[in-house]
This record gives sequence, structure tokens and C-alpha cells, in this order.
Amino acid sequence: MEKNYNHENVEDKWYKLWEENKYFAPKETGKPFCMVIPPPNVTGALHLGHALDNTLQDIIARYHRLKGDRVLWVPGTDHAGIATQNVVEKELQKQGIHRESLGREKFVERVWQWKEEYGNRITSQLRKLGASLDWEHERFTMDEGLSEAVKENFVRLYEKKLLYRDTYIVNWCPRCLTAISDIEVDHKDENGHLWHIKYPIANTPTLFITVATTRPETMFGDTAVAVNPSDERYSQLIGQELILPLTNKRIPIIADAHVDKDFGTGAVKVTPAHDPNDFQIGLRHNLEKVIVMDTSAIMNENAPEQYQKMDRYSARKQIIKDLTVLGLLEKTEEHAHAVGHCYRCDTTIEPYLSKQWFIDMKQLAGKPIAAVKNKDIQFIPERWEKLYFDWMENIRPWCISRQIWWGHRIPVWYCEDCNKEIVSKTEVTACTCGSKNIKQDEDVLDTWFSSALWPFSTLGWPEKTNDLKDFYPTSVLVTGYDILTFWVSRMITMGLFNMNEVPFRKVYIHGLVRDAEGRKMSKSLGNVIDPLIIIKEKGADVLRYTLASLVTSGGQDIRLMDDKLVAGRNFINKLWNVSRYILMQEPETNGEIGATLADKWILSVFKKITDETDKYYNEFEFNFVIETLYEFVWNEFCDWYIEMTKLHKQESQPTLIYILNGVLKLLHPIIPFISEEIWQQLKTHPLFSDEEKNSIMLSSWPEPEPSTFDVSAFEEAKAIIKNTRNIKAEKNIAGTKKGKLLVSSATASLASYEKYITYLSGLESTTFSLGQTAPTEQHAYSVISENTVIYLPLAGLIDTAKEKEKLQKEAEKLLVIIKGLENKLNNKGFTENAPADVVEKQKITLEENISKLKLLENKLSEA
RNA sequence: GGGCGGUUAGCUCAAUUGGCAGAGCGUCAGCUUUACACGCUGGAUGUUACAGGUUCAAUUCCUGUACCGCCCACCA
Repeated sequence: MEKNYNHENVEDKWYKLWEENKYFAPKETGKPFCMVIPPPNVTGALHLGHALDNTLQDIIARYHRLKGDRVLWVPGTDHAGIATQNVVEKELQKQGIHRESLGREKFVERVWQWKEEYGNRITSQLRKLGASLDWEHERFTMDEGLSEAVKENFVRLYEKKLLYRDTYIVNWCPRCLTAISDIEVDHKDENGHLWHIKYPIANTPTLFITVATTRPETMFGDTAVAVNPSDERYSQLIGQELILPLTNKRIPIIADAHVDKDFGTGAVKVTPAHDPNDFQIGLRHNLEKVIVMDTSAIMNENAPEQYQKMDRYSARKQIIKDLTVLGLLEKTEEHAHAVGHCYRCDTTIEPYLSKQWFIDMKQLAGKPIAAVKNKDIQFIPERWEKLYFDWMENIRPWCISRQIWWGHRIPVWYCEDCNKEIVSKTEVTACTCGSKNIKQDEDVLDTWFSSALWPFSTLGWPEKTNDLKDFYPTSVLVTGYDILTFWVSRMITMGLFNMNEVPFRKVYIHGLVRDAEGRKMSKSLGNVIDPLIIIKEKGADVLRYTLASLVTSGGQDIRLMDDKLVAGRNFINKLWNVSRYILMQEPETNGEIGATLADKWILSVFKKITDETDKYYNEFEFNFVIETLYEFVWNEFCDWYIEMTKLHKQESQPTLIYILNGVLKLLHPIIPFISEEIWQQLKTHPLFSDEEKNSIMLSSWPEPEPSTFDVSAFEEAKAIIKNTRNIKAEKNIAGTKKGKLLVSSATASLASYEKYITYLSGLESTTFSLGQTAPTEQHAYSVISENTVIYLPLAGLIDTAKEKEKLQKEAEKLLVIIKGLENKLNNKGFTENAPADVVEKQKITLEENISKLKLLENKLSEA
């Protein structure tokens, strides 16, 4: 074995073994435990967000397998409508091919080709990470089964009148040329302008009403100017007409309570086709809706001729210029406001009037809200419930139609003759009116429409499959908080709607991975850390270990930097080397586990940390799992236990193997590759069952016997050794130098650890002897506890004055502690109010410190 | 405008119902101790952002302030 662990060639080898032998498939027996992967975009490459999310899921899956559960972790990818279409479109443009010239059918074919070619990239990257997904269950949101699920869901919603088509102001992306839903809009604060424009009053064109707007280019769509009915400035004018500048259109002055008297001039231009508020005002006042731009946000024929064919920003500039010339621009104010941007391409969103399909989420929200309130679904951490409730309780209609080509085609047909709207799960070729002049809706569905069905569509729904019966509701959903509203809330909604049962029992919500400065990783910032490079250079285990060690119970965001990978790398190397050492020992197959004092001690500690680790895995506290195991492996197992076994190598061999075997299993969910690698080298030992010999994945969670070992006495003996080393270090004495250690202690206390200290003194090359008084020769000493002092005879090496000074300082420190404790215990408020055990603990601590001080003082008076 | 999170050792972060504040990295001293220098042994390091309050006791609970970050939002 090499001195340093080398992950290369190891990780792929074991993954192949696992996958080929179908170790990821659910067993026949055991308690069902199911997770579905948040499906990555089919065009995507593994980034750190995926690495974190899937590491956590894999840890959970592997833990539950070790615990004997029947684990199913479902893999799959998402067609990611707009995102994928954009990528393929760009790719084609490089070849000089445009989507439009290709035509819909050919284009979609190209996307499928792309999907076949690149769709496996991310799944192969998940393998590199070690994800134990059951690949036989792999699904794609546009595969046949899932398409059936989408249609089924659409029809069900439609039949219950929860899904409808309507003409409405939607968020329109003039670059993607599609509507998007409210949450797909990113609002960004921008420094814009508030232009005050004078609209002449028709009867007396020398008088004006000044309106304030941030978007003058929409003015050609103005069909009214609204004022607040109680605004005295304008009350005389309500009902009169204004002349829309740059046109000779006449528009009315209307009163609407929505208008804020104190903002701007108190008069608002009303553009029902280009602003959601104005749309509402338009409905109330029955105003005409004039669309002044085309789908690419180019001014159309409803604008005066000189502005037609200008894009919205050029038109804005020109309009301001022209108004200035006419003396109709009263003033321009700086104005910061939030502007919507497309979350896919960052283009400024245009509120646009169009006919779209919507889901009435409000009506569906009742059960999903109740399910979380009743704890049918548990959010971890709980605080995310608040965001969920805020979202669900104020939910608005979900616009689900997209004017793109890549996605699930909306299962609706229209009769060109009688205008009938036919919703159907199967192809429609004729209308009930007899007409065969029928066309399917051109639009496709929002990607999240199919993702919302993921927990049951991947299990076979709408078919009644065994998978559904066995694994729905799934056990845990693991995801980042960024898609709580996009995905989690919609899965809960659709799960309850279709299955009448929640889609998962728990939602474990982790933070996002950020760069060293806490910024989001993005290509434009150039701060992206590629997990595949980390995997290649340091190994998937190091990446997994590091990510898992950084998650906290509060779900804080994680900042990743190279420094943090060091601890993982070091730990894995430590584990490697201790294993190497153990494997170098002569095998001892006849011996017993727990033969020596050291063995008994480490077994008792192992029992304790096994239980702790178990608890932490269950509670998703993976940072504590790691903390516990790191502490155990490094500080107990390596630093103490291994050193002790060197006193009796043969006898301890069985225990050594037993503990290493157990530790590998406890660590396996976190670092599957190296745990398998060591396992495979260790497996010839008879401790291993035949089945286990194939893989650590086939082993089971360790169940050490409860121990009656007197750990505290052993720890006290360890403290004596530690103090001995301290003295040696201070006096510059090599650890290997033979010496004599005298322990002066109260008889009762000594009796409990005498055998331990006798045993452990072997570690320090000292001989141990018991004495009630200080030796006569020159010596160093240390007060261990309230009744124990140790002496190290060190003739010629002691500076008495310095020793005394040291003791005095120690005594002073003790005195401060004692004073504090005394004050506390003299305080009736404390003794009467604090719980008895807390008071008792303080009393004991006080007594210990007083005895300790006494020992110090005795020592000082001797000197 | 509303909401959420954060502020703890030089750095990055923990601290599980309020009870002596911890880790990793870094740092200092000494070590070629036959698994590991990615190591061993032993150290040092805190006004827990600030100001109040509740309590016998506050990093922890409450109120407020400051700064950082995030999310939501139809005042043009």
C-alpha cells in the first residue's frame, strides 16, 4: 500500500462494481425508503449545487441501506424547456441555422438529438460523485410515461375547472418570445427616470394635466388618464377629455381609487395592454386595450408612423426628444425602481397582453397549506415553512403556457369551424361538429408543470404500479431553498391533487454553495469552482466529506474555498494510513475482541460514538456525524488506542480489525470510495461474512455491545499521561527518555485507576510507582485533580524559582474560579431557582477546585 | 415597502430545550517515536457587532440600533 492515498483508479473501479452488481437497486425486503432526485437540466453539467444536493441524498441513501431499509433513489433529468431551447438555438446559430428557417418539427428533432448526445453527461458526472442512484429507474420529464402523466394531470385540472385559458397581462420575454410565470421574473433595482408629461385638455388646450411615467413608450397605448376620486386638484376635470400628445387621439379622464394622490402628479396614464395595474383599471372602466409593440418589443402599427419599427428603448428616447421640442415635457426626475428581468436570459420583461393557459392555484392551495400546518410534511429547518405559507397563502394564477417549441405540447385542439376547444389525452382529428379542420394548440407547458408530478410520475403514475404502492409517499426530499416555490410547493400541490396524499414526508432544505467571498457562483463573475476538477484532483470522497462537513442544522449557505478541502484530504489520508498500519500487522485469527484494557476502552468509546452517529444521520446533522467520527478516528483511535496496542500488538489485533470494520461502515455514507477500498483489503479476515466480502455496501450498521468499562477512571489515567508529557515538553525532555513517574493520590481514588496508569505509563517509557509524598530528589510536578499530584524526578533540570512562579500563577487562577463559584453558591437566587443537578454540579466543581488549591498550596509551602 | 438569515479566536465556521464558549485552517515551541510531516507531542488565542431588558444565570429569550447578505412586492 502506498503511503499516501491515491483516489485515482479507485473510485471508478468501485462504482463500476456497485453498478454492475445492482447494489443500488432496492432490496426485496426491508422498510421502504424512497427519494427522488431533483432532476438536473438535461443540458447541464454538474456544478457544486448538484454536488452538495446529491452528496447529501447519497449519504441518506447509503445510511438507510446500511440500516437495512429497502432503499430506492430515483434518478432522472428535466427537459428544462426554455433553457434547453436557448442552448440548442445558440448552438445552431453558430452553424448559421435559425430556428424559424428550420421549422418546428425539425427543430424539436434537433433538440432530441442534442438530448441524446449530452443528456448523459450529467448522469455520468453523478456517477463520478458516487451517487448510488438506481439507474434502472432513470426517467426523463419528456419520456413516454411522464408525458402521459402530464396529459392526465392537465385533463384532470381542466375537468375540475382549475385550469383555463384567458387573455391577460403576462410577463413577456421579448427575447425568448414567450410568456413566463411570475416567479420566473427577477426583479432588479434600476436607476430610471420619472418623466412628467403634459397632456393637453381637449376643451382648453392651453391647460394640461401632467402625468408621471417611467415608460413613455407605452403612451400610444394610453386609453385614459386616471386620478383619485377624492383628489380635489382634478375633481373638476373628471369626465373631460385629454389629447394624447404626438397623436390626435382623445382619451378620457377617469376616477379610480387605485391612484395614489401623493405619488408623482397624482395623475396616471392608463395603458391597459402594457401594465398589470392599468389592465385592472381598464377592466373596471371598460377601456380599450391597445397593444403598441410586437412580440419582440418593437413598436407596431398602433404607434404613430415615425416610431414604428423602433425598439422600445429607441422609441422612448425619440418620444422624450419630441415631447421636449413640443414643450410638453415638464420635468425629468431620477427614479429608482424595480424592473423585471427574464430569469433565463436577463432581458427586461415586457408586461404584455396575450391569451395564455393558467392554473387557478388559489383553489388548490388549501390542502397543501394544511398538510404542512399539520406536519404531514415536515420542513427541515422549520423556518422555511414561513416562506412556503407566505407564498401559498398569497398565490396567484400560474401561467403555464409557453410560446416555445421544446416541451410538452398543450393537449388542446381547436376547431377552426365552430371554435370549440377540445381537451384530450389522445390526438384529436375531428370535432363533434363534424369538422376535420382542427389544430392543436401551438404552445407547450412550463417545465415546472411536469416537474411538479415528479415524485409520482417517476414511480409510474398514472398507471397503478407496485413502485407507487410501495414507495409513495416518498420519504425525504432534499433540495436547496432556491426552488422552494418553483418546485417544492408545486409538487405538494399536485401530489395532493392527484394522489390525495403528500408527495414526501420530509423536506430537507440546505443552503446554497457560494464562492470564498460569499457570492453566487456564475460564469460571468468567473468564480465558478468546478466540482469535477476537485473530484479529479482530490477525489470525490474529499469533496463529499468537505461539503457534508459544512452543512449546518440552520441550513446556512456554504462558502467553499480550497482551504476547506484540506481537512478532508488530511482526514482521508489519516484513515488510509491507520488502515495501512492495521493491515501490516500479523493477522491474529484466534484471539478475542476486547482482550486488553485498551481494547475494552476503545470498544466502550466506539459504542458511544456509534449511537451518536446514528442519531445525527437520522437528524440530517451530517456536520456532527463528521465531527464525531473525525474526533473518534483521529483523537481516540489513532492518537491513543493505536499507540496502546503497540504495547501488545498480537492480542489487540482482533479488536483493531473490529473497530476499523465498524468505523468504515459509519463513514461509508460520507466517503464511499475509500471505505470500500479499505474494506476490500480487509475482507479476508474471518470477521467478515460471505456476503459482506463482496462490498461494504452489503454490510450492515454496526451494533456494538453496551459496555461497563470504567471510562472516567481510564480518562483520569490518560490525564496523568498527558500531564507527564506536558512536563517533559516544558523541560525539553524527549518522549522516549526513560523516567520514573510518581503518583500521589488519595487511596480510594488511586484504587480505581491504578491498573490503568500502570498500564498507560508504558506509553511514556516511564516506570510508575505509587507514593504518598514528594520524592526527596529534585522533581517537576503537576496537580492533576483535587486529590492527585504527579512527580517526575528530574535531578538537575529544575529551576525551583520558576516552578514556584508557575504554581503561584496556577493558584491565582484557581482562586478566581473558586471566588466566582462561591459567589454563585452564596447567592440564594441561584441555589433556590436553579435545578438541583446544576447546583450540585457547581458544588462539586467548587470542592474539587478547593482541594486542588490546597494541594498547590501544600506544594508551595514545601518549596 | 414587507420578510428572512448573518455578525462568536488571525481566517472560515460550530455551539441540539438558558448552566464553565469549541473545531478546522493558521500560529508558537519541540520532535527523522519503525501507519501517517497530509505526521507526532505540548502551548497560546475571545468585551460572542452595539445599546437596553427579562432571569439567580444570556452566545442562547425579548426590544431597539448598525453593518452584510438573500427573498418577496402591480405606487405609475
